[in-house]
Amino acid sequence: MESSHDYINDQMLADHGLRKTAFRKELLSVFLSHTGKAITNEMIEEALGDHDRITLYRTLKSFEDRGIIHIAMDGNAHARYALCGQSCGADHHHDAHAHFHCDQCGNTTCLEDMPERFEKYVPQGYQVNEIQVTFSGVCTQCA
Amino acid sequence: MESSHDYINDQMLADHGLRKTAFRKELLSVFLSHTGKAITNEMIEEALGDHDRITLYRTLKSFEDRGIIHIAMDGNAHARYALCGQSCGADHHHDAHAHFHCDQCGNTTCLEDMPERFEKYVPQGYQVNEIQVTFSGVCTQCA
DNA sequence: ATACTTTATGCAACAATGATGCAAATATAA
DNA sequence: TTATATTTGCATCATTGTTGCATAAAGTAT
Repeated sequence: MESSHDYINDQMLADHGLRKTAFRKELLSVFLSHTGKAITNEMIEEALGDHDRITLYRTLKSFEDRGIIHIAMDGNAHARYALCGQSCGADHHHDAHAHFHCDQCGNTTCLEDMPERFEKYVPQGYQVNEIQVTFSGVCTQCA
Repeated sequence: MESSHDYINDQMLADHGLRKTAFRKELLSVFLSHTGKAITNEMIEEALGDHDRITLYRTLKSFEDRGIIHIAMDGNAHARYALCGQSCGADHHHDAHAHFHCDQCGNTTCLEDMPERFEKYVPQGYQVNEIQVTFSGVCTQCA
């Protein structure tokens, strides 16, 4: 099961201190083919074909721990997963993740280029480590 | 099972077009005794004592539909619920919900007074209906 | 390449949560 | 108070999150 992402896969796994296994490469390929989108567990399972549910669950967790992916919310309490930007690592995720969820088509898009730092709006005394911003509404294509 | 919240309860349920049942009043009391906090399903169940799981689940949903509560994320894909401000109704929730989740004590606090409208940062063409902002880190008391 | 150590996988089993159908109970309106 | 519509509580099932453990595979040293 060779893929065009193989080199990138190996590199990414190595960079984040994870062993290169067949399953991880496949999962990473799924994410790479959805760059800029936050995808649901369901979408991942469909893309993977035959696979073990628990392994997926654990691999998602290790990807998150190592800073390869991050969790995004679609505004409906359902988790989605998306590739992290360059600056995420094992010790800390990039501090601001912004996403747009379209209530019509159901797509969740990453808005990587949020220009503002939001933490300045938090009351004094709070130490902000991470920020999740989720907009929902209607996307360009559906409007 | 009388409570000091009874009057407020009745009023709120009426305002949002819901029948006044014992269960709804109890649930509303739980929320009223946690004003400013976003609470988990678990916390609610504990506060309620003996109750039916499905009824709770459905009541939470109707509260959300009618704009009494809103869902908040704690940054870990676990849903939390919190009382809405005045401006929420059946057709639309108040458009910006900001919360702070403390990774140490686990509390999720509502930050109702966010001074900024964030939707201006969304790329052209997107129609924003709702915004969820979740900060996580360490709160004042834990720091 | 081989043997060894560590990590990952796949399976069983279970817990927690989300969801639906339906009869009995309750709230509201007439 | 009676009639109507909604809500509750229960049974039941689906989906998702979690752990333990034996086997398999990846990395490492010989």
